[in-house]
Amino acid sequence: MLEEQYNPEKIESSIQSEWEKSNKYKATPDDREKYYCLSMFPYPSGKLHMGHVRNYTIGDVISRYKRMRGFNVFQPMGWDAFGLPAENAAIQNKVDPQSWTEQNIENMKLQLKRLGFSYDWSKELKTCDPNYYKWEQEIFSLLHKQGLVYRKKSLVNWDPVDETVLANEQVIDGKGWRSGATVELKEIDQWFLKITDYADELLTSIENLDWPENVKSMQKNWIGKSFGSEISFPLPNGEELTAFTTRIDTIYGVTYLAISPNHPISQNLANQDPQVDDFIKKCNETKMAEADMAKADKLGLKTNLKVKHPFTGIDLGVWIANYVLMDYGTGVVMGVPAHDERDHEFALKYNIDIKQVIKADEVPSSEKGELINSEKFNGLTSKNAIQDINSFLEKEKIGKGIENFRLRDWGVSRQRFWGCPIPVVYKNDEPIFLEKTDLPVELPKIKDGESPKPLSQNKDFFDIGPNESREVDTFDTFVDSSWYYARFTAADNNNKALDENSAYWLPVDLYIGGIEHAILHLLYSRFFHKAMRDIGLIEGDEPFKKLLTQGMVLKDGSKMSKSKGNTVDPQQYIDKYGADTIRLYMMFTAPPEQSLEWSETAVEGAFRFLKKLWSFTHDKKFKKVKMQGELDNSQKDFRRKIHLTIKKVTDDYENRYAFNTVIAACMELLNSTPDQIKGEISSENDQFCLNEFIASILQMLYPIAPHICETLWNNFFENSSEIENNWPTFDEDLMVTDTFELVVQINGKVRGKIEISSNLEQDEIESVAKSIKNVDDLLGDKEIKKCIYVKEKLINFVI
RNA sequence: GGGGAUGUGAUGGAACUGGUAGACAUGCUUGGCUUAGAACCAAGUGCCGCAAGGCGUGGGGGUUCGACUCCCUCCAUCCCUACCA
Repeated sequence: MLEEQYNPEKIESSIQSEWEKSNKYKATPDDREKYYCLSMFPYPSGKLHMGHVRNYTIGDVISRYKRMRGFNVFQPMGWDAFGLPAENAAIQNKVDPQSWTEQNIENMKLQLKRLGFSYDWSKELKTCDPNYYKWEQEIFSLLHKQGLVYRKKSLVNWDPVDETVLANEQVIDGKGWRSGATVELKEIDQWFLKITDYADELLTSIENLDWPENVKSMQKNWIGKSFGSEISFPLPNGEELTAFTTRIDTIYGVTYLAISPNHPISQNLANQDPQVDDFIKKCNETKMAEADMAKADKLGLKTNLKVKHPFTGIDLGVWIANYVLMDYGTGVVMGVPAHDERDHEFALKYNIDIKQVIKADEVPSSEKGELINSEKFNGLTSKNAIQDINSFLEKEKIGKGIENFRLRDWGVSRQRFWGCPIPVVYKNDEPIFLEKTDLPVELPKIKDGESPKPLSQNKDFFDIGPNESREVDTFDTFVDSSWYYARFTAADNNNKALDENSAYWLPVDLYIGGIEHAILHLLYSRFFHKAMRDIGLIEGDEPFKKLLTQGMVLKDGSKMSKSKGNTVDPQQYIDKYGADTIRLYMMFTAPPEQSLEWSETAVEGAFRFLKKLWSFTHDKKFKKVKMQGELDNSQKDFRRKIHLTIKKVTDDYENRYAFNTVIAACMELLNSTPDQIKGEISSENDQFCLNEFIASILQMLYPIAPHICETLWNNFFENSSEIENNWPTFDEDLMVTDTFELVVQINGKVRGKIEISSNLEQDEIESVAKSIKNVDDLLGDKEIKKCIYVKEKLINFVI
């Protein structure tokens, strides 16, 4: 017999040690259908935060549910262990980033275990482990062989005082966060992956994914395929400037040309003219984040260059303008102030002509329409004009219609000391990609108490002989997280990156993580999967079959973050209420995809429900009985409720991931237990209902609150069966009723309700409805114009 | 600036395919139990109104017998924006 008091700490630790002893969640391939359920692995910051608890509870609930449905479930966990916070800790506290990270992992792993997540820990991985990153380095070399790696100059945020490269988040109001120096954009050599080679495939294969529509749209828009034109504007010296535009129909409205401050021509001009140089420096004080660039005041400098309009021959001024991005199109924009808002703002500020060439009520207007002031193209619609002008450009050899992508190649070089070394050495400055036998390139160890040095200043690391040196940059941590889902399937294999188990488990059947990863991480992983496929490492086209994006955990309406000082540490609640209460609270408070507003008092409510469940169930025992004759009415109603609940809950788990309504339905079911099964059971039919009720409610709640359900189950059935072995079934026949409640409306307003027999004809129903006193009064002798009957629901009289 | 979401009682949310708005919970009020409190149990609780009834899903407009749900428009908040993860 169980204790009368619900004692979560005691039952949770005893159940957890049983799971651990029997290696219960270690997954191996067998002949059941496989289900690979993956939650996004955490950065080991030291403590779990609410977002983690939510994410991992969702993953565990689905994993446990799928096991009950007979699937062979693989649910691994690991650590996204490289990154900035470890570097910061190392600099601030002179601790070795590795031991700092290991300690954090240790602590967070305990927290995960305390929450009762059913992970297969035999496949745990850490991205900072050479046994993980040597394979990443090998894949990089293979990608190079495949022609997907190249080197080019690219901009970084440069702190001139600290002489370091800063991440966007380390630039605050244009200043370095530590030094306070004004940050500059600086061009340095970096490694790139040709993700744009896959732009079309990444775009088209989105369609086949069972992903939320909003994420699909975000990815499509990010890839940003557009059809446009390239057009050349001749310079007097015989060279030309090529602009990219999606609105070649506005060509006659061009009144200036704008080039990016980082365009080679701007750089050339800067070398000759200190004024241009100053201007470019000023433009480069804006940090490189797109949001900041877009919000920056428009700045322009008129150069002494002139180009000829290729159609009209008119001279156009060439401006260097900070709103032109070097990375999009050609880095040159044809300025059409009448039909582009940004160009309009710029033209007003610098007093440039505005020439309208599309019919519109006012200017600026970016609407398409009929062409005017455009010589022989007058009268055409934008759509036809774009076609005609593109053919004209091609005929005259001054341009062409082209496809363009917003997506840019992926710069993977980072100037960090806590990341995966890029496996390249330079002989006389020529890069050589290291082969498997030379891998891994290990990070140099840093001793506690030492200030860490950037790799570029660590001679022991980079100096490997006369005229030979190692690459000193490390990979973007997004590289680490782009293929970990695959490595999990072979994480304990020291001889191969992936093995025969990989083919069994992949792809991931369900991937669960924060909506904030909707674009970058998910797009990079999709790219990696396709690239790994093409070098023969992996099969299939996509890594994640289905995606569940959870909303943020908010406090006071905004994301919990250290900088806002509004974080709530889950640990204190786990200590106070136990894992099951926290899991139940997280699942009850909001559906997974919505943001969740943290509320302490609601945790109490979750705890209260589990106490109620405990006190109802803890002293009851299973007895094998057969139903004797007919059930009485309250038994019948209760049984109907049980089966309706099973049906609803099954649908909520299976199709909707609506765990909040699963819990609500179970609460309702528990609240509806008739008195006769609450205390001592006196009849076989009551025992029959009790058996059915306890078995189903424990199984329905087991994925969410496994410790309490398993404990109560084992006690009720005296260990004669396992809770995880099956899922309750429902019988549709039991749900049928012979009456229903008819809602009676007049002009769409509810005026009455009446319980009536299910087998009445419509005219009988009408007259019953009219006979309700209130309805009869309101209808009076008015003419009924229309009568709408919705089967077994409502009737609406229109008067 | 661009892209993607969200908006329902005092609060978190429910209403799944256009058909009873507010399930379930939190909070609050009252009562019971208790020396008292906690816990627990019972009843009530969208707003206005004595009532009949009216109003009500961010604001405004539309479609429909009927709109939280569909359309247009405006507002507010959140996420992403390529070096935070």
